[in-house]
Amino acid sequence: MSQQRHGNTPGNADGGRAGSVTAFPDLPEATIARLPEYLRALHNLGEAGADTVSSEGLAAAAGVNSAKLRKDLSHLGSYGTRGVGYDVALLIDQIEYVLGLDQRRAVCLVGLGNLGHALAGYDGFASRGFKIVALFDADPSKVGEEIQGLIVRHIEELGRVAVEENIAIGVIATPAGAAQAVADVLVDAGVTSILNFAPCVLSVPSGVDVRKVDLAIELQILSFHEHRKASLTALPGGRSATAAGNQEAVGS
Amino acid sequence: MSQQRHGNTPGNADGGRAGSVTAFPDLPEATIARLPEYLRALHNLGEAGADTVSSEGLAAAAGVNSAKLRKDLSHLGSYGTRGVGYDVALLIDQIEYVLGLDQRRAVCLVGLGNLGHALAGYDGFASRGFKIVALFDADPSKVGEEIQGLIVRHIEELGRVAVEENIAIGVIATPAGAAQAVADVLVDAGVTSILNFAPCVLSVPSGVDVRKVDLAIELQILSFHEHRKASLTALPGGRSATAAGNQEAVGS
DNA sequence: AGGCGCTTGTGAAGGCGTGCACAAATCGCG
DNA sequence: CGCGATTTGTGCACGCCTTCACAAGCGCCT
Repeated sequence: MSQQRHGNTPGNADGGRAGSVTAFPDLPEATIARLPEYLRALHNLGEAGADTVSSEGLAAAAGVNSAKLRKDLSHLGSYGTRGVGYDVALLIDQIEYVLGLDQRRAVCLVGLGNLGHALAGYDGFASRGFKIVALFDADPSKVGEEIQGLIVRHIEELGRVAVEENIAIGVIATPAGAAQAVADVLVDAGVTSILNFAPCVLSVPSGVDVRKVDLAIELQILSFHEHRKASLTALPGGRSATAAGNQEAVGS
Repeated sequence: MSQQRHGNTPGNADGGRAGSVTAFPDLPEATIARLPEYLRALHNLGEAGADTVSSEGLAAAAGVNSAKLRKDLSHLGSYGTRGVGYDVALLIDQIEYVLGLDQRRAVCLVGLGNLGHALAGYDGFASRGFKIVALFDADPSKVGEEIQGLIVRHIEELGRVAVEENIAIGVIATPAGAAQAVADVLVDAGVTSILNFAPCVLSVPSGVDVRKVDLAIELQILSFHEHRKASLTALPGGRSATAAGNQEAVGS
């Protein structure tokens, strides 16, 4: 990781960030993971008619600490006004730019089982900067099926289509046994980002990013906390009748 | 502070850790989030016929560093044998116990749109310690529908059913606008763990755990990396991505 | 015009997690 | 029985992230 810190003077903070900004100030990974949440909160606020929002208000809407939010945003530059807050529209533009959402990204989806069908129909993708442009499956009985206006193609076509449609992001929703082979095909086709829903570890060349979502793992983590809570309430005499005292949003 | 390793000597490791173990050594959150991954890898290894596995081997199967794996496991106690490795079956039992998976947990699912249908049919839940015992929706046209052998009930029945079936975990797969109301109903019904697929922040009383899975956010994070990679390759520096193969997983 | 209240941006401190490197422990073999 | 090979368990140092607290900056009101 020889990531060179390159001087991010707040000087360029004004509106003119048209294409000239070379690379990115290396944002902390933790910050990047929160930017989408801020973005969603900002869109909500914007639709509610807010022109500006304070760090406190935005932090509440995004479910984080306000100091953390300010520090996160400060990494992008100075887009707030002291004494006033942040301009909602401006901040939306800035975050969308940083996340690369100003260009609608083409996504392909591999595996149209139960989950794949749901993902193909999930309108949260389209409404937040992504467009599913192709569906693939290895099962001949599924090929040809029309889902949400797209025809399911055989996975052998993936390489050709990926190039034609300039697909950079692939979503894997196959069973675990097929996932690695699919990943290999995706990588060969030039895909450099993969979202993996299959419960397995993918091996990919460096330069390819993989994010994994495992629904069962999330439940197992909750199960642990259930287990812990149960063993705690069993011990002290006072079975905490109602913990509903203080409202605290327990974020992830 | 006084992180006293509580005398969980390897002697009783086999069967004799019935419910009497007081509480849990407070495992680091990061460790907890990885335990399910270890568990999955162990099951794979076990089915492949392995009796024991080294930290190196298990780490590779789980996609993590071996030192990290050893430290994680050391938090549970000493369940390995130096010079040999870890007993697969024993470690499976131990992790399942810690995660509270020795008892099959009852889960209810609220919201049977596109995603809800997929979740209801996802066999990864049943195969990994969970059982969906009830489905709810607010839409009368969906109530009565049979999915995977379960009848969709109206959400007003949630309170009664949750108590009857002893449901501790609820999954929210509704639109964002309905999620908070559903969460309130779940909490009132005694549910203390919530897995939220709706793109919004939930406010719940302390003592209730919420984990959030937002599919679009995952894509947006990938989009950022795409954006960054694109702006790097545009530079004449010609450093072709040397980043080590990194497998990022959702969490925190 | 000047002061006052509000909010951002940030230096500093502390905590948490990671990875290295090695001592301790166990097994197999001569 | 002792020795070497192997692997676990862990002390330690380092870096990242979070949180606090406050100076700097901005707008509004008088």
